[in-house]
Amino acid sequence: MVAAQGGVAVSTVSRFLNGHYVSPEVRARLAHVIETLGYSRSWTARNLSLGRRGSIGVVVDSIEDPWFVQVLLGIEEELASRDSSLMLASLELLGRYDPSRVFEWIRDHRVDGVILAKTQRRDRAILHAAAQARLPVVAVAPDERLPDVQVLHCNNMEAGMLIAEHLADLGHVRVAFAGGPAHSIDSKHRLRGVREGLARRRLRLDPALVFSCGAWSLDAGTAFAQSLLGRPLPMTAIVFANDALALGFLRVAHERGVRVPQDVSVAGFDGLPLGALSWPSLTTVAQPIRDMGRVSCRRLFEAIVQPGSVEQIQFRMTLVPRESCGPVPAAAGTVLRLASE
Amino acid sequence: MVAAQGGVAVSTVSRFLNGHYVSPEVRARLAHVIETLGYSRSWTARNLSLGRRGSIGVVVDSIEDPWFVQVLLGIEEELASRDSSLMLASLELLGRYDPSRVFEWIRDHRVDGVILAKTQRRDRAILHAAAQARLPVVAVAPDERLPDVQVLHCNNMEAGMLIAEHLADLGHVRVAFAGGPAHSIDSKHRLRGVREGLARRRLRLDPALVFSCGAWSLDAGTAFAQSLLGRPLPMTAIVFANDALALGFLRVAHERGVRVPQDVSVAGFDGLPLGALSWPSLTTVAQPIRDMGRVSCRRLFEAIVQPGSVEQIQFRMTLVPRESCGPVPAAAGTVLRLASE
DNA sequence: TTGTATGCGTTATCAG
DNA sequence: CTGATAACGCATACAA
Repeated sequence: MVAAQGGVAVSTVSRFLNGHYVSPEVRARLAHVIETLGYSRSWTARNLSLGRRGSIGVVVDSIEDPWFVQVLLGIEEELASRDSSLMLASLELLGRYDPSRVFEWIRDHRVDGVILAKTQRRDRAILHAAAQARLPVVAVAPDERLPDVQVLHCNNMEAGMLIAEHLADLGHVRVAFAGGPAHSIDSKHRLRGVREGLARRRLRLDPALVFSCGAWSLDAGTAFAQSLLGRPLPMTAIVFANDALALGFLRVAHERGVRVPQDVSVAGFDGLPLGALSWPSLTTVAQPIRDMGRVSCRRLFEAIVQPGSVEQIQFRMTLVPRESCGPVPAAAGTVLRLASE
Repeated sequence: MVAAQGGVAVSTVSRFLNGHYVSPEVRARLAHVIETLGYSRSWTARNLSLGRRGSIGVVVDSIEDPWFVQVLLGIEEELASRDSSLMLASLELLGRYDPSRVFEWIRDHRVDGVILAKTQRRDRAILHAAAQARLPVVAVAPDERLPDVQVLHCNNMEAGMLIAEHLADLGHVRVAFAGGPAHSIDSKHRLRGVREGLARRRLRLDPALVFSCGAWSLDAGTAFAQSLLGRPLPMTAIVFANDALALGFLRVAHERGVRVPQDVSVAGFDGLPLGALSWPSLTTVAQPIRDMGRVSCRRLFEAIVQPGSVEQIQFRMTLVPRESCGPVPAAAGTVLRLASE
């Protein structure tokens, strides 16, 4: 260590750097020497010695999805107060799924821990590899059951109920649900919540009004809209399994001259910032995504320090009423209202 | 090295791992031992020995800005084929500017090089620190002059001309320009381009139609729109200094019942994917953002291997005509047309 | 309080 | 072709 030329031993310098005790005079001298030499200690060597990597890995599907951006933001905030860096890896890069980079991280012990956002079935191999390498993992909003892993998720059932009750209170009786991927648990839970919420208002979710978009993407929403908006609408409100789908629907509605919410009310889930910017702005049930990012990071560090502590943390979603949901259209509304009474 | 228990020396194992020559029999044996022991070499130690960090730093203003997301995507693509990781740092995290993390990177030699996206004046200290630490830097689309630094930028002048000519060809005569931050060079160049483009079509950019939004953000666009849309519009087309501003304007236009492009045509710059999703979809002059990300990464590695090679790379922007620009409204168009002839 | 010695896991340089 | 051995730059027991 170059700074040892300040007249003392390496270990003393090390102690100085780490805030351990050194005599005031030596401290002053070292401070001066370090300043003069423009010295800075090696992050790499330090980590090697400490037996850690000094960075955590964050795995997302695609950073193009605003949902992941929010998670990332939360993680970065939490990381700001910690002596560790953020390594990023996208699973979907050039249109196809490629987890190889993550496997490299795990194999080479390149990170101290991993945060997995929105894990799906296809990511099982990653989970497996991490477990085998005894690498701490925390999963944020996984769309599947995950025992043996630290998990943060939202109460999607409750969220479904919130939006259903909101729509019912606006007078809607014929409410539709447009789901995400067929196998998605989140989508199922949200649907169940909607059904339950309507039931609480003594309304029934007509099975004929339960659709599927087959995916979570905005494109899937537009495709669904195109198939639906040709004929007269059999519903006065439609709940999409997430915001992206709803936004896709809005896009097509504009093209076709279908007015939202006058002709049909539209709602989503997630609470993406984008929803506040669309026209009309999107009514949604928001996840505290950023908080989840923050907490996931905090939990990961706890797991790194003390492995083995697995717990499930649940977050609540909150209704965010905006412009895309309005009172049921007078005509249809009245008729149906009477019919259901 | 544990695998040395396979009967050979440490150095042999190292050679094996790095693909250097080892006898076939030893190779087979080692492969077996490594498999059995579940061995994997330490990334940290490797980097320590090689005298490198094994990761590059990417500095963005905020990952919430879709522009940075595209750059990041490009970088990630390029990185996929390289043995290095991506460290991310946002300059604006909780509403305020905080470059401390980047300074840590530089001070602690935590990265092999840095990619700076959209550098501004306020980032000068970062540039300075990096230069002093002899850390390779490449700047992507900096909004200022940057000698002595590897720079990638777009021809904003030409871009302005492209959109101006497009609008002129649609019959627009009274074209307005709404700029970004007052000190922005990019904004100035785009304005100049628009002026020049109109001139080529024998049209004049009325100084009274040159506005400023004061910032690059979507919010600035909405604020500007609110101040403008109260009275009759003095223009038939308006060019915003970037897509975000234009999208903010569209939002307010919807609220006020101003039809785009029937009442006024709207255009932006950058080519954010978001622009294709809005209603109406946004006509814009697109930067090859993703390519720029890719190239910036490639150049950074070249600079790491062989420092000192500074060059300026220029990219061309391309016109992307979409729905937000249409022919000039019949009435106004005819009158003004005649008037200008 | 400070110095000494050892280890962290690799790579690179030499001999053999 | 392969085996020792010296770095790499730091942390930490232990000794002084």
